[in-house]
Amino acid sequence: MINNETVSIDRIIENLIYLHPLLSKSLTRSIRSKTNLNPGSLYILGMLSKHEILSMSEIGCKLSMPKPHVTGQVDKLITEEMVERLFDPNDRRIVNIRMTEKGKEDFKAIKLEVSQDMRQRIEKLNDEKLNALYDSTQVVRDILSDIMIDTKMTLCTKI
Amino acid sequence: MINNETVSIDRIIENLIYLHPLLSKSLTRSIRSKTNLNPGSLYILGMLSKHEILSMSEIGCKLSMPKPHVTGQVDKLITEEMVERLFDPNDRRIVNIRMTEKGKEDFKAIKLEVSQDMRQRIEKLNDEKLNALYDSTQVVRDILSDIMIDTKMTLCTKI
DNA sequence: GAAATTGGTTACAAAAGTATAACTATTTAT
DNA sequence: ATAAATAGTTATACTTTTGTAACCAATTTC
Repeated sequence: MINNETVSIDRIIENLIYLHPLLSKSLTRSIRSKTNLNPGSLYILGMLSKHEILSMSEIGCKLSMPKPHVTGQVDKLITEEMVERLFDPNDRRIVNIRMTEKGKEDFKAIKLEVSQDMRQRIEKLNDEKLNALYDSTQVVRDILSDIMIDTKMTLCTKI
Repeated sequence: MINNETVSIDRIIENLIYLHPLLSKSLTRSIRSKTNLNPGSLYILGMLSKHEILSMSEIGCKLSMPKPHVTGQVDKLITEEMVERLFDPNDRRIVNIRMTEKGKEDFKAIKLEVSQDMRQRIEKLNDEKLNALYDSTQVVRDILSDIMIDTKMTLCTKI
């Protein structure tokens, strides 16, 4: 399908660069208008809903947030009772974060709220395009989440 | 492949929500560190490289930027001589924006700079995954750019 | 031709994210 | 046991983006 690797990588990157503001448009704006959370704390919830438990540093690492920002966002989520701190008995420096049941429910509702505009647009797609979008977003997500996230914490210590 | 539409739409949206900070991570950070442009003005260049000529309002509409912000970002791009204003003879209120030759060259170089980290990660993929990512980003881009952008300007007058 | 609308700019305030340094508490290394 | 490194918080300054309102010039409407 592709005969020149460099060209295809350029194109992939161009696609991703183009995609980014498109997502921002739909998501960030409605997060702002429809919730009392910052986009940043929503991303933290997204990560937590995938990884169950993450330390403060891991959150900052995976989302590329500066540590002080993570602290602030998590504080907000805690006052909303959407996440809780778990102190690690093995290493008492580490603060692990986990979603509460309330957090999970709220997050589900928020996702529905936030994506309403996008949902309405996606719903208008015909089955063929819907399936294509489903498959493709899955592939992009899987591959990108694999290569973009530094699982080795050593790479993230500076953040 | 999918038998329940609602479920698949949920999943699509979840994928997109998850994808967003992943792209931010790689792109926004390096835009900041490697260029003297804001992410916002880079997105404007991205739109211009696809649409050739756009009015100020159209830019704000497609990127969901408030009009005053568009003015500021375009001003920056003009002082960098990367875009130029074209006054519309048919409607002298309209200010059309187009990339200069310098802008096109610079943008190409900036994209290369900005995506270096991402490029290195993508390069490590095997051919199969590379092809999958190529195809999928293309599909996501095509479909999303189709449904997310309000071509009817009437929907954007308030921005 | 007067009134309303539209495209764009200016000015200003507020929100969100980023960057840095200093600091505490804990753990690891020597 | 002391020194160095790590996890996290606090404080602060800064950049980027968002949101409003007021305004001008050009166009459209009636």
